[in-house]
Amino acid sequence: MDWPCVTCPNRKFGFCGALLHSSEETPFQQKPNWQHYRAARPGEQIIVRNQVSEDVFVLCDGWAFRFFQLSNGRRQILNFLLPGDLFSTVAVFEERPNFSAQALTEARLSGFRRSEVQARCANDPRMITALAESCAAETDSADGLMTALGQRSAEERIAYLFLHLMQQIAARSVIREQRYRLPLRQQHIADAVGLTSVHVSRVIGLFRDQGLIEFSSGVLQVLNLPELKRIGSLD
Amino acid sequence: MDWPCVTCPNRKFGFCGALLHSSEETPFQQKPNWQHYRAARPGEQIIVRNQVSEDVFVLCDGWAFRFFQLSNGRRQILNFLLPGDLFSTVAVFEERPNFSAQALTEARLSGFRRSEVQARCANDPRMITALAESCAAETDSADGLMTALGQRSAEERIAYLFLHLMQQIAARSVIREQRYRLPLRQQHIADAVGLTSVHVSRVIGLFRDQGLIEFSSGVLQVLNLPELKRIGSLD
DNA sequence: CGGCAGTTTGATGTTACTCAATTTAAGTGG
DNA sequence: CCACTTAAATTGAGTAACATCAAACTGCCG
Repeated sequence: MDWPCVTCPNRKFGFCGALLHSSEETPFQQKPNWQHYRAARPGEQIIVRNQVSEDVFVLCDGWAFRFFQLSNGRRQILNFLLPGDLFSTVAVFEERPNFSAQALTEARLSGFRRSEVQARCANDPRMITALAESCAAETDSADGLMTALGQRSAEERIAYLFLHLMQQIAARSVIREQRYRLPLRQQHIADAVGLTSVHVSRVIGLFRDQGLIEFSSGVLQVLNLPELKRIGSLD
Repeated sequence: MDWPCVTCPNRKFGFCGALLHSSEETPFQQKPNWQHYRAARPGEQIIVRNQVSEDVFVLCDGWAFRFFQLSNGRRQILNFLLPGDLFSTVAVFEERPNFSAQALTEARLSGFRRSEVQARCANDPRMITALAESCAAETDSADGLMTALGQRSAEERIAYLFLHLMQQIAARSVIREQRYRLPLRQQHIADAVGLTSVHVSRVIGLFRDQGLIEFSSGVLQVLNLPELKRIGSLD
């Protein structure tokens, strides 16, 4: 396995950048001993609810998601993680998470010893800034999904999810011709917006018939963005 | 209007305590000039989405809630606030909130100048700890409500909300005979769990018929806690 | 070519919404 | 203390949205 660089490949992004810059004593070419890498296969469990972990994870490459598993087999996907994302801000302060997380695609993670991260928070104001940003983004995202789940129809929720993911992707890379790589099965969409995968299929089919979007084999092609926004925006 | 004490009456609770202890130079008997009080009537808007504010608010007395207003008149209640609660951790770092908040009952607030709060974060590790706790509690609460909204039936969601509020109340005061003051209209419950108030009324009526709970004029009396938990717990 | 996971489609069932009327509770002024 | 007013809660009937069950179809990989 080859890593693109010794430290976190996404150090340009918020949290990872602050964390690594906070250790001035460690040159970028050396990986400090309180950091380690880990790869994960699609579907592999990364965080298990209630299971204590010494480490805080940042997603370096691939997609992952946080979720809450119910005993009846159903699960709620709480949010999707893209490269550079922290596996929840709370994980920095709580060793026993109240959620689970798993990889969606082949993924690479950076694990940081929690005690080290906390120590750096106390010393480096940039860490606080980065964590605050992460916290704010998570809260906004959670508030939005909650509103969609509680107040909007199936079509609106699915459109909302697409728009939200498109934003996350666009914040990280240049988009050409309104094509987005979304490595999701319809079941993932269903688990995120609180519908059955059957109904998700129907709604996506409807969108397709209306010339709104095309979604297959992990690529979302937006054909009528204004209309998608009209349906999916929270306002 | 008389305030129970000069500084925040709930300084024993997390955030407020850390904030006020962080200013060693100010004796408790004096109110520092970067803090002010405010009262709010039931239904009064405290935070307006997208409207910049210099202050960070803590609820001192009464109930309030955060919500997201949609243009079609519907709204999602994101969470309820009880005395001692911060009006969202993100408000400490972002001056332009992406949510609104209003008082549910007669309420008293403590407003703190954001710049002062941030400065104290940089200097006092206890502030970070308090904010981290607040952030963690908010995230857990949001994850739970999201799971309830996405994956559970009307009965389960309402039972979940009751249990969750009972926990919040129990964390602040001693409960006798399973009686809880919940100053909510059924419309608030509906807006929180994503149902119509008509359906909330039906479900509560059902619960009443089953001898599960009694809920009227702002008091919840739990008659069969194990059964309520069986229905409403996320597990 | 066969097997498998994921998607699509159809038929039917259930949950929760809508609309509208009625009842209850909580004031308010005489 | 009693009419009157108003907001909230309850009840009923009809409907829409989404779930469930099951079968057929598609694309992919060995």
